[in-house]
Amino acid sequence: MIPYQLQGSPLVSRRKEDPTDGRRVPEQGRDPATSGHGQGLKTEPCFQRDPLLSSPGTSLVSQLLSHTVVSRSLDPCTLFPSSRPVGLPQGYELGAPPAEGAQALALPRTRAPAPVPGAGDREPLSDEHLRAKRARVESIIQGMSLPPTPQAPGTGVEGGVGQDREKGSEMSWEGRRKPRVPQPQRGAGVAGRGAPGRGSPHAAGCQQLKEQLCVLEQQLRWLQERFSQVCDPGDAAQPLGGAELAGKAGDRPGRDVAAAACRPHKAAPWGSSPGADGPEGMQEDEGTQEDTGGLPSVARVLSQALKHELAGVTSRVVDSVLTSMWPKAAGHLLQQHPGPGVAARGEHFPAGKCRKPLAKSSPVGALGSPPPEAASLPSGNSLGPHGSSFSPTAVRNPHQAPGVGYTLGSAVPSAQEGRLLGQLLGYGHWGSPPVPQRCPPEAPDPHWGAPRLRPSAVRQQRCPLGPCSLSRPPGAAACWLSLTPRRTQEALTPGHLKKAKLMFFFTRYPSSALLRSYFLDVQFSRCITSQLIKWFSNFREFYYIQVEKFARQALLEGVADAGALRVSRDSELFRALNMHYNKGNDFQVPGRFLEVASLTLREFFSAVRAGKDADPSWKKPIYKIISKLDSHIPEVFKAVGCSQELLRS
DNA sequence: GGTCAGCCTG
DNA sequence: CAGGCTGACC
Repeated sequence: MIPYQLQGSPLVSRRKEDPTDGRRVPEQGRDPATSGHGQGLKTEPCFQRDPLLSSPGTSLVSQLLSHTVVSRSLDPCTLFPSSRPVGLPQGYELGAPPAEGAQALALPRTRAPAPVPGAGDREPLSDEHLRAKRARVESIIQGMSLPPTPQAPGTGVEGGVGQDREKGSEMSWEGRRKPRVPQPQRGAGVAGRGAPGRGSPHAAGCQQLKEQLCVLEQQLRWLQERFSQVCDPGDAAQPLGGAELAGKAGDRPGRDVAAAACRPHKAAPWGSSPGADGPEGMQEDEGTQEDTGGLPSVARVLSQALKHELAGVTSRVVDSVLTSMWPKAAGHLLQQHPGPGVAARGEHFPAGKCRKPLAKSSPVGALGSPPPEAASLPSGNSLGPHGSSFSPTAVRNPHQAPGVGYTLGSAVPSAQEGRLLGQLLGYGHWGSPPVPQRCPPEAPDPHWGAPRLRPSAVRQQRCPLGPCSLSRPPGAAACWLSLTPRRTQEALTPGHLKKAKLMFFFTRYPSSALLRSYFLDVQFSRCITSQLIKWFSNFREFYYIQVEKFARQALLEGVADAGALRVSRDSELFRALNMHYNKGNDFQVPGRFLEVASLTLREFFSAVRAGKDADPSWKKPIYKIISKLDSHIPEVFKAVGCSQELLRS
């Protein structure tokens, strides 16, 4: 093929005469969330509910009362026939439900709404009466689940119950997400009470969990006994107790959690394991509660209520243990687990590419000057289409000193770790620990901490749209400003550029939302987004110029059938494109891109042949077609550290 | 007016 | 590749 000469090309000869050329073409293919007004900049997707937090957010009272059968079954007067507040013993071993709890129990007397008409009217199941009863029961149960504020030392569990309760009704995942943020102190207080040994963190965590569950079990047992005592056996026969209640209450969310949490304690003397298994478990409860001589229905309700609370507490305990241990666990993961999307790597990256997302990820110390061995590493020799690209044994570059290069020095790995953690936990962008990389305890020396960027890379950091820091949250302003001269986490690096180029093989018109989701190690701002978009705009520009060039060349060569035009890996066009986007040829260009390029080539060919290039906006239809051919970008591109890793190739 | 895509230039 | 510029869109 003879390289097509640009002389005479409309692209060259026609300047500023077709201002509408191609305008807004890709609109249809763009993400509506990002087209215009930068909506994507303001919304942060990727919030995901933490699967580990299975505790339902609704309060047990509302759940209880949501079942009419339950409410009908609960007769506070039966529970407390003496109408006297039932205090709880102060000497409770785990920090007794104190006077506050007793007061809460007394609340029903004053809070009960809708005084029953005709005081003393004990007509069973009258609506007003039932409402009063419901109110009382509600208050009673609330009181039972109130946190014993004067907590006994080391009983963080109750606190957890209280927190759950006070948040439970209105709070969604977000309120409960906080504890998930690693909180060493809290973790030590709640989950670390068992003085974990030097063994594995998991073992220690399990032990702590066991201890916490034992504590909860004791609490539940005690509460069960108290209820057995206060309930009048004479009123035991409630018409709507039993099976109906069981069927309803057993469906509540959280039951499974409670059941799971309590299974190890089936020996509990106060009944079968709370929440024994499935709906039938309620029947089992009924049977065992005969031993207590209490009210089966009331006991069941209480049992369910307590189970629910236990579920919440269990979730929190598990949460605490995991969050307190997770950093190390995540560290292990980093060494043993390639990270998200690794399975997809083999297709496109040769061995050693884009692996080991974070831990030691290094810094862009070698920015712009990749070591010789790194440069020769891929060279397209290992483009095995399905070979495993993740090579844990790959030799690392000894020249890449950890901690050198990225501005924030040692803070970088932890930040990336946090991001991976965020990914693992499904937090998404904002869920990752946000601050450390911006405000490291010890700010590195700006001189050695400054990134070694090529001049072009340095230029990239300039924000054409003004000071990027304007988009900073106010709280971080001071810290942000102090780090501004040496921030690199918020700047795109050559590694990011290379990554973007490779991504271009999959998407020509990425939305800003997509970019955000694939550049997780970048602190996005208006500036960064614009820069990335600009990159892809430049990529497109080059792409279309190349394709048009070869289309015209084919026309000059006398190609008659557009269908005969095909872009293969041997074609000059592919070489040109590959040289631009995949210079090191260390990436297996997806076949889909060849198809897209072929189609683009044919479209240009046909358009030129038809003389459509006389129209100033003759490319517009082509852009429109191509904009719809974006394909999904492999998850591997989301891997943290991928950008840095790509730099080495 | 803000944002973005595309064109053009250096 | 970045920046300026323009037009289109919201």
